[in-house]
Order: sequence, then structure tokens, then C-alpha cells
Amino acid sequence: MGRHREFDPDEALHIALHVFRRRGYEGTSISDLTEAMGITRPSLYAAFGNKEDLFRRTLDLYERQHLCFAHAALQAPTVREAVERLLRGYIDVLTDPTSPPGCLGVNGAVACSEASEPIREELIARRMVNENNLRDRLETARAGGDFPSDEDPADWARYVVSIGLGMAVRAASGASREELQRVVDVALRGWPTLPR
Amino acid sequence: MGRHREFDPDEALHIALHVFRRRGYEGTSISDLTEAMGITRPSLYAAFGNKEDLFRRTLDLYERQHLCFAHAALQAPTVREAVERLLRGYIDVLTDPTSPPGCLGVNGAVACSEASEPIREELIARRMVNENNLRDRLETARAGGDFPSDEDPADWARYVVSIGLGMAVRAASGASREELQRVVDVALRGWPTLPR
DNA sequence: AGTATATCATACTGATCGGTATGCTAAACG
DNA sequence: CGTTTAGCATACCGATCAGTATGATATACT
Repeated sequence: MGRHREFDPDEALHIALHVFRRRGYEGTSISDLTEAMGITRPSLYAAFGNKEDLFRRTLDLYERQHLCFAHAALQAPTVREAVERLLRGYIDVLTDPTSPPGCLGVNGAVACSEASEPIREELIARRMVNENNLRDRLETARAGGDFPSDEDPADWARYVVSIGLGMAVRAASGASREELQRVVDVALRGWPTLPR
Repeated sequence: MGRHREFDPDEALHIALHVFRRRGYEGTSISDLTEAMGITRPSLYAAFGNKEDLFRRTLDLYERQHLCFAHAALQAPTVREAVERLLRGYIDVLTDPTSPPGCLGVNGAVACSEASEPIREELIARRMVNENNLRDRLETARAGGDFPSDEDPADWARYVVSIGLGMAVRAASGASREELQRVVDVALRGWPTLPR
């Protein structure tokens, strides 16, 4: 019973994602959001809780909609190919012409005040999940002979994620897709070869 | 003629650097600064202009005091050693125990609102200067036979800077010195070998 | 129809933002 | 000494921040 909601929460969340990607977490004001969504402040708070809650739900949508390629990438036949798909797929996300450049996760986690410390930690934790997934993939590859036994999966996972972070910063600064492709080209030059 | 200033502007600038490194450009309020410096708002504005002016002067101090190692690093006998000194020296800056972790330049350039767009562009420009210096060093190395002639100096400079950016993000997230050293270890694995 | 309830629009809260006007105080000049 | 001038302290400016109280409106149930 009661009045019907006059907006689509899912559509509104997509708009929030767009705004947050453009302006970052702290750089986005509630007014920015309500204006873009076409709803009022009380409607936003009723539907999504406070700003932090909304950002977390936006993060979920971002991972579900834009970072979902990672799961498939990790299942490539070889780790080397998995890593390459990971990085190339990430470039697609970072330079998607229909979205503001850069990564929602990286842009939010780096700077700004300590009022949003919980958000910073959340983003660091989510990033760590991805790094651990990659490390696990490298470990199974090593066990299966697809990765040298004298190499440390954690070291390589950390390295690959660092490359991703660097590209995310560059993308936020306006780097082109081609530029980033060249970073990946060079980054994969050192991929360890199997002893034979 | 006139009253004497009761604080040391240079010391105040050092404090500003510390605060900006901890909280970022937008995350730092004027009140944060005056409180840490122990001076009043009018004194700050009289001595340093507005927030943007102060941040630029802080950037100058940061480069002069913490990024000065780069110039010496580039003069190492081999490019490969120059790059290694660049990255290891950067780790020292990122994890200096007497300063907040991370890089003033990177933390400021990534996120936050568009009110500080001029600062973002300034930081991107300063970063580009460093990348160009490295590219030039790679070019002279190539001309001198210290770097393969079929490799692109711009590609490698971009790659090295990207590694640096990735490490800066990690450092801001609390990465240890050892972790970052391992990133550099792996990153340099792919350094091109000279034909012989 | 009548009532309960959820959503709407408007306007507001106290806090904080970057930046400044005003008047006081201390030092350098005559 | 007295005037000038620069730095200090206080208190303020309008704007904006995240979040909310209030009352009108529209739907669903009885």
C-alpha cells in the first residue's frame, strides 16, 4: 500500500555510477546525484540510504557490469593468456567511450579526506580480492606446469595489479587506448618462460 | 617598516607539504593547514596567496626536496641502472617513514571534483616532464648503443612511469617497502637485452 | 468511499568550505 | 616621540556540504 515510486531505482543506480566515475566519491555531492538522476533528496535517501551506502551499491553494479570480464579472463587456457586478457579487458573498461575515463575503484581509493576512510578501505579490500584471485590462478598454473616453479605467484600477481593501477591513473589523466595497449605490450615482455 | 612576521614561511611550507601529502589537495582544508602551521587564516593568505597558490609552492618544495634524486639517477652509467635507481629511489619517497605514504603528485591528480581541474592538469603536466626526461635518456642511450635500436624509448618511458604510478597507488594504500621492491624486481625482468 | 501508508516536493538543519573585512599591535622610519 | 606600515586576531561572508522534518499527494487495502 502507499504511493508508487516514480523512478526506476536500477536506472538511477546506473546514473549514479556514471556520476561517481566522473567525479569520484568525495567529489560527488548529493545534489550532483539527485540532479543527474532527476529525483529529489528524500527520494534518494529513502531508496539508497546515505551516500556511503549508495556508493557501495554503485560499486557492486560497477563490478557486476564492467569488471565481470575478469572471471572469464582468468579461465583462459594459459596463465599468460589469462593475464593478457585481464589487462586488455581492463583497458576496455578504463577507456570505454560511453563512460568517464578511469576506474571507479582506483579513483576513489587514492586521495581525499579521512572522512571517507571506510570507503578507502573498502576499495582496497575489493582490489585485494582481485589480486588474490590472480595469485590463485598463478598457483594452479604453477602446479600444472604452466608457470615456472621457481617464480612466486604473489610477486607476479602484485606486479600485474600494479600495472593495472598505473594504467588506471593514466586513463584518468586522459591516456588513449593505444597508449595503454603499448604499456601492456611492454609489461608482458618479461613474462617468465617455461624451462624446457 | 611594519611589524615582523612571527612565523617562518619555509617551515610553514614544510608543514603544508606534510598535510597535503596526508590528506590530498581537496581533502585538505584551510583550517587543517592553519591549525598544523600554527598561524591564522589571514597570515596564510598574506604569505602564500590562495589554496591553489600554496599547493603549487608546496609542489615545488616537494620536487626540490623529495624528487631531486631523479636527476642524479638519470645520470647513471647505463639506462638500465638509471631506471632501477629511478624506481628504487621513488620507493624511498613513497615509503619515507617521516612522511605520509604515497606521492603528493599522484594522490592529487587522480580523483575528486572538477573545481580543482587546474591542479589536476598541473600535476599531469609535471608528471609528463619526468616521463619525457626518461624518454630522452633512453633515446641518447639508444644512440650510444646502450639500448636496443629496435625498441621505442617512448614506450619504455611510459611503461616505467606506469609502474611508478601503480606503486604510488599501492603505497598510498599502505604497501610496505618490501612489497614495492618486489614489484620493481619483476618489472625489470623484461628489460631488453642488447644484441651481441 | 474511507483510511492507512509510501512517495513526493519544499524547505530547512548545523557544519564546513574557501576567502576576507575590520580593528588591534608591534616594529621601522622621520 | 609620533606616524606609518605590515602582521596579527577575531569575527564574519556567501556558498555548499550531508542529511532531515514537514506536509501535500497518490495508491492500496478494508
